[in-house]
Amino acid sequence: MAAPAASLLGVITSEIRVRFAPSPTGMFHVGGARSALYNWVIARQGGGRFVLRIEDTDAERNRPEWTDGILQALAAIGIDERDPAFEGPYFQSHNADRHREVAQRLFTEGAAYYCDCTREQTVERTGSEQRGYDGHCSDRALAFEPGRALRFRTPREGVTTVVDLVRGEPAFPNEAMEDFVIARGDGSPLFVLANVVDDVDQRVTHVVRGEEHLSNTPKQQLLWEALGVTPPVWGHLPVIVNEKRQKLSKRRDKVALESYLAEGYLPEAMINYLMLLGWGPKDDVEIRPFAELAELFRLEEVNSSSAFFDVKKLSAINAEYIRALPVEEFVRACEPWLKAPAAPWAEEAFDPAVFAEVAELAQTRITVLGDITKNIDFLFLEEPETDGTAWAKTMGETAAPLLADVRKRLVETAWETEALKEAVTEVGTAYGLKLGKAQAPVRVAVTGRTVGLPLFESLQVLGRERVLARIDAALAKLA
RNA sequence: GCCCUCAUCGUCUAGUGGCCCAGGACGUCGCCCUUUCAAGGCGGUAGCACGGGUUCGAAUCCCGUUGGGGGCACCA
Repeated sequence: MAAPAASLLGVITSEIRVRFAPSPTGMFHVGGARSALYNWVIARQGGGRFVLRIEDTDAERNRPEWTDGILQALAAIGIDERDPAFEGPYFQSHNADRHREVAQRLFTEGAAYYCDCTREQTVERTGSEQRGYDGHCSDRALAFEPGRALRFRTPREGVTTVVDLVRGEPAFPNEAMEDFVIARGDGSPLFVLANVVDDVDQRVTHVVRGEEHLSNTPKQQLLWEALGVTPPVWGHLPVIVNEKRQKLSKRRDKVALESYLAEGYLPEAMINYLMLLGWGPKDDVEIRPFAELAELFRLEEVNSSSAFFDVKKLSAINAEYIRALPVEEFVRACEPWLKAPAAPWAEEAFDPAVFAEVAELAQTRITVLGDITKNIDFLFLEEPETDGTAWAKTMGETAAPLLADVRKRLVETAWETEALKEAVTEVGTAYGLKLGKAQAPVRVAVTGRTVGLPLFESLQVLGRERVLARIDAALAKLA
């Protein structure tokens, strides 16, 4: 690949090392998926590496199956741990000793101090719940004792400016920054510290993550500087929001990548959509292979305003990807939904050959692969699942005689779509009905619905015997 | 409350002082095609939040207002 990422390099002259550091939660957030994708693209554009680190400092987060989940989700969107650009996973929890060591060093150098204030005490002194720590222990020269937290000494004046590829150079007044805690009373390191120490040790050059981390950034940058290392290039991506413009949350919104995949959104479509959330190619061509998007993508072109996760657009893209699939691939892609428990029919009732015959007809009619079953269920169910409204709408007074006449014709017509069409057309004409109207009762009798695959092809595949039986059943019901 | 930040059609975006009485895509509406539903084709709808500057000229630059978002833990 050429060197389109040159502008990303900035002051960095060594190898680009972009780190992606999710905290395990048992599901993979679509926002995390977007960050991962952007990180992946940046790493590969610069011929660098994508460094995965699992932020499992919390004991509850330290679950192997959750790490597997992250690896699987990444693999699903094309970020494969076997790729040479992939490095890791590293585990934050494995570096605890190093974190403590650095905390100690910061104390020794005077960059941090111990503090025995309780939350209540500082609130009482400052007279405010909202104001942060007041620096009370800053000059008390306390030594470590269990129960005493280690606080980082922040500058009292000046500003800390962060160089951010998507947001410019946000500046944070130091006076508004409290002396924050970097190690707990039991000596264990906090996230801010652990995160920076690992980034430094892992020679990370680019930190690209969600905007929610922006306020933490000046603190982290101060830590980098205190450790004598040039801070990385930052990039804070706009948050992904719901229709109410709130950050997508696990509680209220559907955010798990896995759940979209499970519904039948194709990974390629998901990747394509995610790349477009907050950024667009200059030539206006939105739907295109990942390789092209990866080549065109520029972190500095990412929008800085929040982006709505629009399932409608995702669906449109997905439908387009589905249609673009060669039929054989489409058939293969549908497999997971064609057997139990996803499928409504008995396992042995399913006939791949029958499905193959109608696959192409179904392909243009579904938005997500999971929709496939309701398009073809009538072929494999003993009885079609009849929709009440559909029945009420189509089974009027003429339905019974018309169905009876159709049945008579179907007993003898050649079992082939054109002939079937002709038969129904002619019966319809006798009733003064156009084919559009005449086919409706037949469709409902045979498939259970008013909408679906082309009727005559469906009848042909179903076979004379079963079609006649279903018409008889409808007739009986109408009598 | 404090800090940061954002603002182009309903949505995602193109646009970095004249090429823009703003382009594309999704949505939506209409028409065509049509055995239903899709798909496909054609067409329409709709936006630079507001107010001040700067400039010959502003969606683009500056200031303010309003509105939105994120963050303010001995969580990650």
